[in-house]
Amino acid sequence: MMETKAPVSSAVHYDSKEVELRLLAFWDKERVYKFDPEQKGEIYSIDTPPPTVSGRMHIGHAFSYAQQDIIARYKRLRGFNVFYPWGTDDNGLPTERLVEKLKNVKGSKMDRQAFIALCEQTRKELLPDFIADWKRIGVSCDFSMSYSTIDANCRRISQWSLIDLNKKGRFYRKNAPALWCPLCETGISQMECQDAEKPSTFNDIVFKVDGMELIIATTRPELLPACVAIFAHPNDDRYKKLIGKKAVVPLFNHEVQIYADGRVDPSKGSGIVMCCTFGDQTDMQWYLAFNLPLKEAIAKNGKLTALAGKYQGLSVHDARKAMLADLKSAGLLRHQKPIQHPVKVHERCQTEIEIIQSKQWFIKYLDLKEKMIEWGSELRWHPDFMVHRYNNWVNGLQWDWLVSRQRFFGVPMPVWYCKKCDEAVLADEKNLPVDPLIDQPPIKKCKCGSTEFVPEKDILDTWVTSSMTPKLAAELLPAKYRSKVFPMSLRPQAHEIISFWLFNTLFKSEIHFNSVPWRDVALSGYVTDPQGEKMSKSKGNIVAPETVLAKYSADALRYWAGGSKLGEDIAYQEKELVAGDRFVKKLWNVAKFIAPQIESFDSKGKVSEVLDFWILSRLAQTISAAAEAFDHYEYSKARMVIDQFFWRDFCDNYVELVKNRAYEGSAAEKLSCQVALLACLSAVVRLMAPFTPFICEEVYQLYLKSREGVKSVHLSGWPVAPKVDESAEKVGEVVLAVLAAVRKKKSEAKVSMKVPLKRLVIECSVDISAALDDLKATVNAERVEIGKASEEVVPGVKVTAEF
RNA sequence: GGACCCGUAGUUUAGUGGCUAUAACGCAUCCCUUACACGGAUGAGGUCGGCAGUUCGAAUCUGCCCGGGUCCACCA
Repeated sequence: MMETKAPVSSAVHYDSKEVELRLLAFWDKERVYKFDPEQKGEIYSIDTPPPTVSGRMHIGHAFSYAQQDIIARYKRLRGFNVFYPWGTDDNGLPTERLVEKLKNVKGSKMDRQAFIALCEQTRKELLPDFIADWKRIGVSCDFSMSYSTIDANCRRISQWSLIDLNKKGRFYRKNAPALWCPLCETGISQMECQDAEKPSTFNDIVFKVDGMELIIATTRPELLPACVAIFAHPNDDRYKKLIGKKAVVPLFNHEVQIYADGRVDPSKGSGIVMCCTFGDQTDMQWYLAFNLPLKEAIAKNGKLTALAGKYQGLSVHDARKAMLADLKSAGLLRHQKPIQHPVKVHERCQTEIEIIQSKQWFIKYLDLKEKMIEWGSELRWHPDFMVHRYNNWVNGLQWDWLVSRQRFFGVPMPVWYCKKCDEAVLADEKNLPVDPLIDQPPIKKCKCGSTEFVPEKDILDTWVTSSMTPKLAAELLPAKYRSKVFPMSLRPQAHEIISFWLFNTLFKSEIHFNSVPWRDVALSGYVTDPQGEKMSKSKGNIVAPETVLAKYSADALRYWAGGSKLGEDIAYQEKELVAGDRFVKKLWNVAKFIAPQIESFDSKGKVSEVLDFWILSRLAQTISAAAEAFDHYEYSKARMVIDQFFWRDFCDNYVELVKNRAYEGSAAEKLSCQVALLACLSAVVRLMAPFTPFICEEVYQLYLKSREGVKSVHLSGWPVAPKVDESAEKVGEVVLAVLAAVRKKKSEAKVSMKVPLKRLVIECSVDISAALDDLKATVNAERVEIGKASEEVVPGVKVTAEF
């Protein structure tokens, strides 16, 4: 660290910018957060969420990473050997989309290798700036231990995961209907779907049955060419007589059978429905249950196929318009009713999803629902009700996990196919990672005798890699230490990705390692704007962390983040940042008062005065209450009790009460409060270090380091609680009540607090004589006596104060 | 439609059966007291969403209702 300035000559005002940047450099240089597996202390390992390299850190990141860092710093102070590695998520669709945007290219129109190279290059360009944002808010990861989800080791582990799943009979390839994003042109999984409320229209369209009109309502007329059947409810009297007959599809004139099935809702639309391959999941169920033919009207790029005849090549949207126009002019469109309905969209691009048949790789897990619920119950959830979200998701699972992606930049599928019989050949474990486009398959000859293989071009869903983060983190260490950090102690993450990241990681860990991946899960909420609206670019209510940091300190930002409970969303409120900065200044100022008091005194000195015993007793309670809260991940509660002690007991009252003694007292009287002042300051900087690491470090460096000899407050250990002294506490309570009463008198008289009192009489059952000197000086009374008094200020305490 | 969370001063919030319901911001009045005016002291402000019940006693427990939110499902 740069030479610290002498305490006395330090700036009157605290310059957070200067201090924070200086301390960041100091922590870096001194490797304060370096993880050493050989160091003593029980390991506490954190499965850090690897953020996606996409532009910059947003306020939600700042919020949740600050929260997890508060936990990490607390554990470090408690003497745990904290394994807190860093990672970035930079493979697959998010990175591709970012690169396409930044470099103005289209992955599908470029040479594959060139596009991958461009992605790699862009990632490297962005990374240093990207990480700097996290460092700036004081994230105490060991950044020398980081993975990138596209690096060779991560590719190896992802591919190994599939090979292991394959061994366990959970990896399969199937030509089946699957969720498909026509914009990204890839199959996707259920977890990547989102619901979007979109306007649509119920169109009453005329089919013909035996020459008679049959009106069917549909929102998707463009699927008419893919219509393969018609369904009505078996008990629906309106349509009973039609069951078993054939209907003619308008515009396309092919015949389809009319069936009865209980899945039809008679009250919806016309109560009779056309089944197309595929309009929705019910269509898919009917397709399977009734063995219906497959008619593909929509191609993988979202355009209509040759099956659509003259509509071929139109987009879904355009085809819908064109067909409706044609139906109308043919008199086959009877009625249109506008509706709002939810549509599945791809969460990355908001494109409406289609169900399209294709050959894809899946991970089989639908058979494991019961097990999954059991695994979920083995975790300690914070807050505990979040387990419901998990259970709800598991119970609602309907698809196996589709993991192949028809994209370019990501972890390659470690698979080749026999050119002749299409048998899949998986890579050999010992050759990983592989790229089938470059590397050769592990066998020379297929079972069928063919020696020619074609590489799989698809890549893996990013979640295949992300779901391995505990393993990715552990493998940053030499092999002999890996079992020490797994299962990990904590997974901190946002609650909205329980169904993605948490679920997948838990599943994989149980299947691969037969173990939970972590013991504790801490779910953070997200940041809303001051009105409680979710922040989003489209609403224009985004608050950028750099804007906040331009105005407030990183300590203030963390103080704000530390004020919310786990799992609770928080509104961005400037006043919380103001409060954070106020705390920083207060600590700075009180430290400046204490500094000369503790500059030199016998460190073996003892406390002898009752009020000093009182504050130490309060400190002791604060330390244990804070620890209790922290141990349950209730850091906001910890912050509250520390704040209350520091502000009310210590600054507003104790310091005022002992000031006179500190300046004017006898050597023994001075020594007593010096010992207490030092103990309090030394404890407060440790207690608050998880929240406001910068100011606490600065105060520690300036005033405490030379006494204590540890290089950083963050390595200095949790404060040791002094003895609780109940009789001193009783005295303290009375003294505080009297002090408040006198202050009130003076306020009512509208005079300065230093205006002298002629006489102060106190009546109470507690013997407070030992505190009278301090009290007398603080209220500036000429005489203080114990005796009959007139005014009850709190139960059992009466006071008479005369000017 | 299913599940879950939340509703306490103007705002944010503490408080899971018991003293007169917390605190911060804001507001009002006063005070330049040698750590801090980037501060301090004092004060005003709440029928704890509503109704009913359990209980000696309910912000707290139960039921119903109202309001806000999230996740999941619904996509004809």
